[in-house]
Amino acid sequence: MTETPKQTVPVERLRHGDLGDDLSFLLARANALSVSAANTALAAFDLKVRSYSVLALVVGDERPSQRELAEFLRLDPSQVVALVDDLERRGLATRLPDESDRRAKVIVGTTAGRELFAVARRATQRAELEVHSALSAKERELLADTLRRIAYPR
Amino acid sequence: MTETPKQTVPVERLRHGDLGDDLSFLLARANALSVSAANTALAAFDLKVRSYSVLALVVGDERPSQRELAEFLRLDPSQVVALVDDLERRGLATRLPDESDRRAKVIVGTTAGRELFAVARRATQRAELEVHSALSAKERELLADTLRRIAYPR
DNA sequence: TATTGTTATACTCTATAACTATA
DNA sequence: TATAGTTATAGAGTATAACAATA
Repeated sequence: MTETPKQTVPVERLRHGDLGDDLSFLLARANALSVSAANTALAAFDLKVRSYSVLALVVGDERPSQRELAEFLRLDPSQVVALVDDLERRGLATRLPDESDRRAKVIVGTTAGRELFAVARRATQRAELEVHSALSAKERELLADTLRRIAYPR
Repeated sequence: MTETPKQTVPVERLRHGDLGDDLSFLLARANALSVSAANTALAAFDLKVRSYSVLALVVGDERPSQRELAEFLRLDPSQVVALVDDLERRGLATRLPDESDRRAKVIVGTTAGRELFAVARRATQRAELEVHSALSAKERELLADTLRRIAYPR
């Protein structure tokens, strides 16, 4: 195997049409490429974008509850249970009782969790850079600003 | 019900961190919002983004084969079978034999398919505009150009 | 031998409802 | 009554392997 042909004929043939130029479709396709690159990079750490995202939110000092994780990641609370279960089983995060609300549990990353996140983060950022390699640093910055306005509507 | 609060507390609290500013995450979140808006709009026509995408590619005059559809949409050929089955069952598309390759089948939209696509397209474009309402026409144009470079790498 | 479409199957993801303990 | 977390379950989406017909 010498060079993997990233772009083959059908894509060229079909991309010019109602769909291929649609903003939502471009968003979806760019995201699909980005997600599969990230998942490939994360596989080495037994993580996926989902579990990596939870880990990322949990190793900071925001100390989110499961409900907050669910809302931010647009997941059902029951899905977050499974994700946190997994991280907890692997010693990467812990459930702590919320002092002010005894129903709620605050999720915090362990030292092992922080360490794994650090290396996983470097790997995903490398993969991400690859996916966005067609863009300059300035263009990436601008793209992030634009996407932020869509991702966090008021 | 007067005004649905689109943005609640946890999102504000968590969006400033390693994850919330990550380009890939912003892409994923923007796409999630876009997809769910599109699916809501398409539900009225018994379509989803998947089936709508196939329909869109099939009502033009590119006459793609199933393999081409699979490759362009980044789906497994077996998934395309199910999608085309559904469109065919509903009289929106037909499988025609490819003259030059008797293994392949060319998928073409029927008149009903073209008509449904036309109205569904208006609905999705309305929904899309809603999602991207924070952006000006010029910004949307620029965003499309940028995403195209990620979505169709060379 | 390789490829197109197909079938079957298993696995993951997602959505929903119901339950408990707290508020 | 409502909310946080949990459990169970069913449905949708995804990935894989194997097959027939054709190249």
